[in-house]
Amino acid sequence: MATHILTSLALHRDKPVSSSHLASSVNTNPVVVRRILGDLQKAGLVKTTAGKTGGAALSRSPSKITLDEVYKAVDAAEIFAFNPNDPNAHCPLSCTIKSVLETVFQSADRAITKELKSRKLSDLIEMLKKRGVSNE
Amino acid sequence: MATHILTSLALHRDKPVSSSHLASSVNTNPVVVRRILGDLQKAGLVKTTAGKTGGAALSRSPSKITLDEVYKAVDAAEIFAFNPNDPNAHCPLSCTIKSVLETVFQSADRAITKELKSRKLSDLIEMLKKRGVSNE
DNA sequence: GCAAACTGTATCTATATTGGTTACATATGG
DNA sequence: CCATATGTAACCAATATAGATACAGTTTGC
Repeated sequence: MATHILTSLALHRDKPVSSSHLASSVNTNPVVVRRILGDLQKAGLVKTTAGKTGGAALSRSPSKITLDEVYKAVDAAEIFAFNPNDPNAHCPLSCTIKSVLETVFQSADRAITKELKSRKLSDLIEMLKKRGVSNE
Repeated sequence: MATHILTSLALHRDKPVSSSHLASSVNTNPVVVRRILGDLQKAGLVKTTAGKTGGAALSRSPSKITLDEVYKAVDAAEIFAFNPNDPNAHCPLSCTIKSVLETVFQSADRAITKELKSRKLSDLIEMLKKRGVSNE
C-alpha cells in the first residue's frame, strides 16, 4: 500500500492529493491511508498539509527515494524473528544459539537492504509508463 | 526455533531426540516442537520415529542442509505482501501496480534465497563450537 | 467570519496468525 | 504389556492488522 501511495503521489507531481483520493485508488479507507502517510512523513518521504486544499505530496524527487526507505518507514520489524522465550539456562546450546543466529539475520537483512536500496521510486514510475500508465 | 531444533539434532548426531527434550532446550511446549518437526519432515530435513526409543534425527548431513531449506520448510509465505484488496477498476495505476511490484518482490526474494542458500547448518555448528558448544 | 474540505488521532470491531496447552489415538521397543 | 514416543485435534490467549466511525484542529476561498 505504501508504494502504491507513493507512486500515486509521484504521478501527481507535487499537487497535494487527499487521503480520500488515494484511498479510492488503493481501495481502502482514508484513515488507513493517513496512517501510512503518517509513517512516511516521519521518515521524511512525504509532506502533508491540512486545510481545504490540503493533502500529501512527495518531499523529494522520486529518483531520490529508494524502496528500502519505504520499507523501513512502514515496517520497522526485522525479517526473521528470534525465539521470544528465555533461553534454558541449563542448556549451553540454548544459551548460545541466539548470538549465532544474530549474524545470520544480519547478513540476510543486509542482502534485502542492498536489493531494496537499488530500487528507486522513479524506477517504478518508469515501469508503469512502459505499461501505459503515465498520469492519474 | 526451527534452526535451534536442527542444530540440537546435529549435535546429537543421529541419535533420536524426543520432542520433550528439544522443547526444554527451546523453552517451549513439546507440541510446538512436534509441529515444527512435522514441517521439517515434510521438507525432508528430518526423520521421526514413534515408539519408546523414538524421536527426531536429521535425515541428511548438516553440510547438506541450507538455511534456505529451513526457512521455506517452516515459513511458506513471501517476505512482502500485496495489498489484498481488489484493484479499483477505474484507476489505471491501481490496475497496474501489482505487476510492477511483482518484479520487485521477486528480486528481493531471490536476494534472500541466495543469502540463505549460502549458509549451511554445518556452518552454524562450526560457529557454536567456536563459542564452546560442541555437544549437548 | 464561516462553511467546506482537509489532516491527525482516538476508539472500536473483525479477522488472522501464532504459541501454548490439554487430550487422546497410535506406534514401538524391551 | 506397558512405558514412552509421535501425530494431531481442539481450544485459549496474545498480538497484529485493516477497516470503520467520530471528532478536534487547520486552512482556503468566498
